[in-house]
Amino acid sequence: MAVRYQSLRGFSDLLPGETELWQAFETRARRALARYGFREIRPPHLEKTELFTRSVGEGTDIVGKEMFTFEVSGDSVSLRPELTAQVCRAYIEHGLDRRGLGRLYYVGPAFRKERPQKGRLRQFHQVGVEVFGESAPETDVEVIAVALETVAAAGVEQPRLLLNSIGDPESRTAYKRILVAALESVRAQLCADCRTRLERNPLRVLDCKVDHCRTLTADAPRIDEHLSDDARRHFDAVRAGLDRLGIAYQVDPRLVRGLDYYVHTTFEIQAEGLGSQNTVLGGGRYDGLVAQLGGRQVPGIGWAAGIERLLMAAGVDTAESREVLDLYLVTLGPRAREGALELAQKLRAEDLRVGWDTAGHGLGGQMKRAGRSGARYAVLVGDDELERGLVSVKDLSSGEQSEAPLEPGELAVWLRRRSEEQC
RNA sequence: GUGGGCGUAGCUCAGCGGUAGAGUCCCUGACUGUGGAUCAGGAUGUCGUGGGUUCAAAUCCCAUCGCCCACCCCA
Repeated sequence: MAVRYQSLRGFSDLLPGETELWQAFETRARRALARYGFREIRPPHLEKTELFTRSVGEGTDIVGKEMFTFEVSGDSVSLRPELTAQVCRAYIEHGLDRRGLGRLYYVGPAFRKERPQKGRLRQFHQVGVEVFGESAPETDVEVIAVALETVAAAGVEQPRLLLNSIGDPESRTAYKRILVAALESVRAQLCADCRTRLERNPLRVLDCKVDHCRTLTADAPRIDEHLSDDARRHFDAVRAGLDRLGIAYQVDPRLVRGLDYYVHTTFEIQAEGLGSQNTVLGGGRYDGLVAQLGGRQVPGIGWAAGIERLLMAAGVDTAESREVLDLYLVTLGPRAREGALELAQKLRAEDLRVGWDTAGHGLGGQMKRAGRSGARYAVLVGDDELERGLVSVKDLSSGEQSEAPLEPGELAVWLRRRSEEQC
């Protein structure tokens, strides 16, 4: 382990075995997203810092202390700590509203300078969606539905959907005042963190984990009792829609998102087995954001999920035993050995994944390598086979052996037919 | 950012002042007509890094880097 260089704290390598799991997840997730009409967008990793401070919020921890920020030609730039602001920027910049591109998704890394922990890296990966220009509650329902499908695509069992409404900006501001006033009497007894939250982001006092604080705030006024009529109607319609689709959820009046731009519907999906980082997906509506960033008054809603967390929650181990080659070529005798390079190439031209022993070990050694290579079949070529125009094909998991044509095109057909028979 | 645990072979880990170990993996052979078994041989480490204490440090002390866990925050 005395390695001269190691990756930076909180930055990690994804190795073969894991990459295949990620690819499989991404393929399933993209399919699900496509079914809802989402198209992929890939914003750059670096962006002007101001975009994030404006959108995520000056007072949030993400902006306050977790961004990787530096200077480029006199501009303050940052590695993106999340993608929503960027997608909004791109939406405005390229006039995507006029091109009918209102449903967008992304897959990629984000960066936050936090202390690493299980399910929390400094470079982590998110898959997320943004919908622009749709304000109806049905949209909220669809966005939540596709969120659940994405979580399912990772193989997470028994996800828990938590739902809340934090109202429109007016009811939210009004509620904040009511909440602060109500907690004034117990202020001194709250934990230190909650006392600062009371100043900076009072809603967050409600989801403090300290038991003592929870008891103190148990009877605090609830946001769902202070929604405007519009907000109330919207939330009821979202719930009705979820009910109609048979989607189970739990209303949690204490569910508050940490980013400033959220309004109305907020939601979160939690999974078991992740310790304290059990939130696997989070999102909500952000109707004012596009306008705030200089665009027209366009409603928006979206969510983001942590891919590392999703895969961890699904509890799939690295796919070590995965089949990575279709066949391993085993040669016997100098004639077959000489033809191996060319034969392998011809088989690859038939779109087969082929391995062979370039080092030229004996039969035993080659079979050993065939077994380890993760190939489905060992294809044996010797003098005998060459003469008869045949190869011996051994199924490496069952041990069954049979003969097949030597000619690459015919062999490819033979192997495919055989694989299908067995599936 | 705060608190705690841990860094020894590619991997999992034992050793905890006195010559660096096990299992596994890897390599070679038995093996030029058959791999996963068995047998025989072999390779591998600045004991995370830097400093200190000591006749002697993987072992004790300090610092530092990284990992893990909790807080915080969030996906």
